[in-house]
Amino acid sequence: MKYSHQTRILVAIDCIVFGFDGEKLKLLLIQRGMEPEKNKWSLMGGFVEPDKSLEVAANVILKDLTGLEGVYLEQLQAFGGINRDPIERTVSLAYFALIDIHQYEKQLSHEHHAEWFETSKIPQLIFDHNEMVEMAKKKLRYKAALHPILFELLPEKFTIPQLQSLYEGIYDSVFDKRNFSRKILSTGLLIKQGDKDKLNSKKGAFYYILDKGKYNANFHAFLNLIPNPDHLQFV
Amino acid sequence: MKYSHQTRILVAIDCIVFGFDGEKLKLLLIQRGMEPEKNKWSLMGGFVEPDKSLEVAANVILKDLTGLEGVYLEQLQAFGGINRDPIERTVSLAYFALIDIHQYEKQLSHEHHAEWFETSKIPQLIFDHNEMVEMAKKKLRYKAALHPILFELLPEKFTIPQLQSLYEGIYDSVFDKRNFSRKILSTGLLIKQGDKDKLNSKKGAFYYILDKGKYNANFHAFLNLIPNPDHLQFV
DNA sequence: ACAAAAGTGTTTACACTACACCCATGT
DNA sequence: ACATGGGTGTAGTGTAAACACTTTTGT
Repeated sequence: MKYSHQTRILVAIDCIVFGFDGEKLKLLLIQRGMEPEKNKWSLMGGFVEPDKSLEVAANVILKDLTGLEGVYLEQLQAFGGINRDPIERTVSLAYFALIDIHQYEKQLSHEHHAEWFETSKIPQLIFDHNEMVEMAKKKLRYKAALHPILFELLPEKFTIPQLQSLYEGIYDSVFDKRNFSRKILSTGLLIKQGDKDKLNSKKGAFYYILDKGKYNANFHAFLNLIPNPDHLQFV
Repeated sequence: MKYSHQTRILVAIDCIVFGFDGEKLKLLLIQRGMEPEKNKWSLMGGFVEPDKSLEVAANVILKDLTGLEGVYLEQLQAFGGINRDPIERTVSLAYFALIDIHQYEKQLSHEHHAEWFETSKIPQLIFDHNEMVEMAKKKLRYKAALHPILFELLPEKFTIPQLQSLYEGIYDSVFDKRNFSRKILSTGLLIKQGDKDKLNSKKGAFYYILDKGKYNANFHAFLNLIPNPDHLQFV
């Protein structure tokens, strides 16, 4: 039994993958493999197949096009303008992912010419993908101001100066390091390690790891992670 | 030209309509007009037609089933489990709406047996609609803690005690009225009127209206609208 | 006169900000 | 020895919470 007289529509998923390499926030793009707009830069996209839930479809598309697996993936928004794909009406569900670039460096397949772009230097993308990326950037900034989501972008062991430079990159601001470290440590989410990262300074900075239990338990609590949030542009 | 070898899928929209009648937060439901599950309680839903964008489709569906037009409507989430509709695979985009029940009382059509239910007494709904409602309630609580969204549920003129009882209903809590009124007034969003509402008390409470300009300009700023947000359960 | 809800002010604790110096180490 | 980035403390300010009494008016 089926619903008769109803029009079925193509349903696609597009993944916006943010990565951090210790220096800058970057965006993963591939060269589109099919017409139209073949070889133009594009998000990782594909169609939802009948036997796959949205979650599964999103993970499979990401895996197939980039090799990435087991990363943080969250639904962003449905995009459904009538002519967003010139070939045929397609409703696209945008997802965004957060990864530590170095950790997934080996897993990342270059079969589809996946490349990292600085988020401030994103080329023209196909369809409405630039709009999706802008929305994802805003959502990331919004969410990161309240929840400790940016840890998804860091390696297991990281230093507070690394963390701060991540926040500073995302908000394109400079924060006071004394206040920043006090605020971050006061969340109780970080566990200090005995060893230091000596790559970025002579003195070396202590490594920290995330307290996974507290992270999961407190993820939805409101934290005040950035100074003067009202002065920043989010949405 | 079309994408060949791809499966097209039914795309539906389901609208979660919250309303406030001055006393309680309520949810609008209708009795489903078609098989399967005919006559069971359901959200307002329909299929996305090929010539309608998602925004348009959501508004049309809401209008057709309830008569409501021009209300606050926001995309919530895509639901895409394989068997969420037993008849045929359907991806549903959930939207939620906020209205003042009295203001739309006359506009509300009862053609489809639309009825208001207290949000704490929601019957069993078809498919995954109960899950959608739960998510919408959480999102509303989350968003209302940070942004002045609840004004969408109030009439043009309202009193601070009314506003407080709305917040108290949504968070199932009791707030200190001195702190509440100070906090709300300090947002600068309210304009005091000369007249009073004398229905709910002998002394009467001054009416306020929303400063629309400031409301639109400040909507995305972070406001601290409820006490001790960290102690409340959101998500 | 009394009941019922509106309205208002103060004190206290905590959180955020601004700000400057010492520390450890590699060169 | 010096340059570089890491790490820490304090004072001042502002914001949020706890708390109780007076006002108005309908009955």
